Amino acid sequence: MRLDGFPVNDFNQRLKAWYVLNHRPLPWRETHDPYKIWLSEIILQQTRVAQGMPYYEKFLLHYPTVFDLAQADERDVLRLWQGLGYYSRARNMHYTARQVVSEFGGKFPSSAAQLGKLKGLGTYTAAAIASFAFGEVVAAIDGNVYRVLARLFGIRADMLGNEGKKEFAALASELVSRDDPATYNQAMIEFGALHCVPVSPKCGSCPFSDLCYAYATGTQNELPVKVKKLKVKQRHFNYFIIEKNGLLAMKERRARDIWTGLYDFYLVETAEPVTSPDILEDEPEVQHLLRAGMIREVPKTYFHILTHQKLNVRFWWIHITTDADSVLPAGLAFYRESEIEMLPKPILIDTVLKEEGYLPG
DNA sequence: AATTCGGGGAG
DNA sequence: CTCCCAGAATT
Repeated sequence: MRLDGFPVNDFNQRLKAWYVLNHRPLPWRETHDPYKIWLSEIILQQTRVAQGMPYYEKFLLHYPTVFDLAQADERDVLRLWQGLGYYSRARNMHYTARQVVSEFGGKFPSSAAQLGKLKGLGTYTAAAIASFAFGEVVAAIDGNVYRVLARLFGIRADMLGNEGKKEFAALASELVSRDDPATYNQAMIEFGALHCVPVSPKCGSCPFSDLCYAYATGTQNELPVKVKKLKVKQRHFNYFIIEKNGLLAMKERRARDIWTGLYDFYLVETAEPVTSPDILEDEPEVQHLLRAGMIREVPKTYFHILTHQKLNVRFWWIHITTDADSVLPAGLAFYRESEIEMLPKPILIDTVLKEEGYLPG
């Protein structure tokens, strides 16, 4: 066991001392309300504090309690989440709010084991809420903690693999403070976020440099070990913004694809980039619409980067000028500007509507 | 075990 | 440009 000879109590004391002096005063740290802590943890998954903070404030303002969130429409929850990404977090959070209200009378379960059964709560988030809100002695291991542990103890197992996770979990479970697990977890996370950072960690002023494997061996930049196997797909989106009397035709995305639950326009995806709307030859409804109006190409090509995809996106704006009833392709419906403002949209769609002057910037 | 889910900021 | 962020669900 790697902990043989490691001064656990001494480490915990130093960690706490560092935390008291250096931690950021974040709002979700000043409460034991599991709802607020849960909200913050979902928002902060794969998200920097600076980016998540305004969303945390917004959500608490609109939905002060789990009952308010449970009563909301998913669409409105997604609209508030707009721009934060990983939208399944918002959909799962909404689902879980309803479950907490209907099954638990609005009270969150108090153990990590029970919390982990809720949608959107994995091992980390369940442990975090259990320790922060209920004081359970359980280690919460996020990306920051993986990094701190890997360097401190020289763990070379892949932190993203199953084997590695078990090793980190076993170690952390012996390290977590029995007296104050909440502060221990907050401190480990904060230490990773502020001090033991991915690039150029501040080893010169580190309170644990005498205990640290990476510092002793000069392997700070090799740890933690992350096996990255990321293949990025190139996709070509051709959007047709169908406008009639100031209304735009939009559609909710419900495929197993990016942006589930958000609204976009009539979309034709192609394997290669296209420079003219001739791709619509096989789309009878759109051909009909085209004959009933004028088409204008939005001059810009948009490049939208996601984690696993690079989107090459073009827009064509179709103005329907005839009075005849326009038959839209399946799923599309016309919305007026005030409605579109309130629909959850991918940041790309929102950007285009603002750049084109349809929505106020 | 591998893949897929966003968007933004730092260097 | 690359890396990665208070990860989780799905297959």
